Amino acid sequence: MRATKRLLVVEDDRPIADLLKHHFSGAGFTVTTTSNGDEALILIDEIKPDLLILDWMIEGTSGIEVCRRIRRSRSTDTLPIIMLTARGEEDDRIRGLETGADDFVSKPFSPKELVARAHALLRRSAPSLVAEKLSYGGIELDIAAHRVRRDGRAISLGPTEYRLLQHFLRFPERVFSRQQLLDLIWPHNEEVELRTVDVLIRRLRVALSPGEEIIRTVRSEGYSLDETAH
Amino acid sequence: MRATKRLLVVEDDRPIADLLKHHFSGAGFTVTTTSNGDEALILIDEIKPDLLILDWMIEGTSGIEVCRRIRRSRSTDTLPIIMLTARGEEDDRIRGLETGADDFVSKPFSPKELVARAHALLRRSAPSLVAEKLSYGGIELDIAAHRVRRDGRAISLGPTEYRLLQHFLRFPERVFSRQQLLDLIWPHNEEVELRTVDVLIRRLRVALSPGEEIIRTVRSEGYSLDETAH
DNA sequence: AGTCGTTGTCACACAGGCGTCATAAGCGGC
DNA sequence: GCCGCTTATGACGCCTGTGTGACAACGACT
Repeated sequence: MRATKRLLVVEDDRPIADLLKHHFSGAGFTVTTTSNGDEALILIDEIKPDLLILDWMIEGTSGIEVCRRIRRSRSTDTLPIIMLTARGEEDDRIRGLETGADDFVSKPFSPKELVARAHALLRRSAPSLVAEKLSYGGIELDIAAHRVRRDGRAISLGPTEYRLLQHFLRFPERVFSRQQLLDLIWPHNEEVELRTVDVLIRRLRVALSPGEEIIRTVRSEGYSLDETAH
Repeated sequence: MRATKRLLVVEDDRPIADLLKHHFSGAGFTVTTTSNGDEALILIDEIKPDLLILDWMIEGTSGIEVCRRIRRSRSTDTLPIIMLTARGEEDDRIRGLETGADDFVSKPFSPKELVARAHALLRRSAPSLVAEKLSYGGIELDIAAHRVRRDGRAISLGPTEYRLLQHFLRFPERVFSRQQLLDLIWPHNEEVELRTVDVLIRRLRVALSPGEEIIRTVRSEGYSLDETAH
């Protein structure tokens, strides 16, 4: 588990940006800010934030367009997003949520409430940062204790296998390509062979056995965690 | 995969409860309502809802206490919860979110926005319920999970058959020529025989059987997905 | 220095998907 | 019914993608 959560704030109203920075720093976040939509997209790749707070009206690419692009890119389509808007328009809020934002807060807002909403969202989307347990199909992963059980049996995993399993548990039944897994699981995004993923998958499978095969191979696509795998 | 999402509404203001029932039914939810906190806890065990909408002030055990108990019980600690409140108090909202609610909406609220928030929440907590799916004539294709079902039965397809079916599902009842299918389905548009399409169509037919023939042959034109195929 | 566990890579085995063909069956027009 | 053309079917071999075991490099720890 990382000690600190990274937040990217995209907001062109400086006083508000400062206010957010102050409150979220106090809540244990490392905060980066930008006022520009295009810059935001670059920064997301660079600093890989755990959470994004995105104003609706910003310089460059608009907030909603930034949101859409983030959701369209495979490497960022699970990034938690809270949108901010000055307008109280119901249609905007619905459009924002349907575009893929996870929450939508109107200005003026309470900074404390925003922090609380951020926590609530991270509880769901990045349990490893705030919550302590993931489970699926008889597998339990206790993040706080850094321990894995299958049907009550203790399972011993190496660090990489652990990260891989944790990722699968966060998105059960969803198929990930080898490239996606490389990007997501291997932090130092060096030149690691695609096939290396196969080997790690196998090691994870072996570690999780005996028991029903729970990692599904999707030929020419990738792998997924799936109870009905065989 | 269940066809319908189950929602439990805990709300003692009948007009509001009815309003919610109406809008969420329209959005594809099976809605159960109760006005009582204690009854809610029993109902949760019984109907195992996928989502809970919970009023702050209700009869019996209070909303926030219901929320706390839900989070304490192992069987329900991941149940998505949206809280409603008549009071606009910031402290309440923060308390609610910290107690484990996932979202917090003040009355009066927009029913449409609430539905949008429910979807956003389910995207995180139960992706398979709101996953992007293509369906036609009893066939369901879940894109994220890369899985196909026919009348609930799992169907196993090779990559090419999968792409072919996916394409047909995007344009049901529309006829495609062999050449069109070759161009669309075969990524490396090399010299592939037109007749090859026939064979893939057959393989897809076999994979989808038993069941009514659903791929229609249009003599000297091509093929289409059509419920009234025979 | 030595040991252990972990990790990335490789070579090889293997299964399964894929495209092609030959032949049978089907359809429509006469 | 007969003929010509189109489609269905089953078989076959190639080839790509995946599973598997071994191995060497590396770092942590003793």
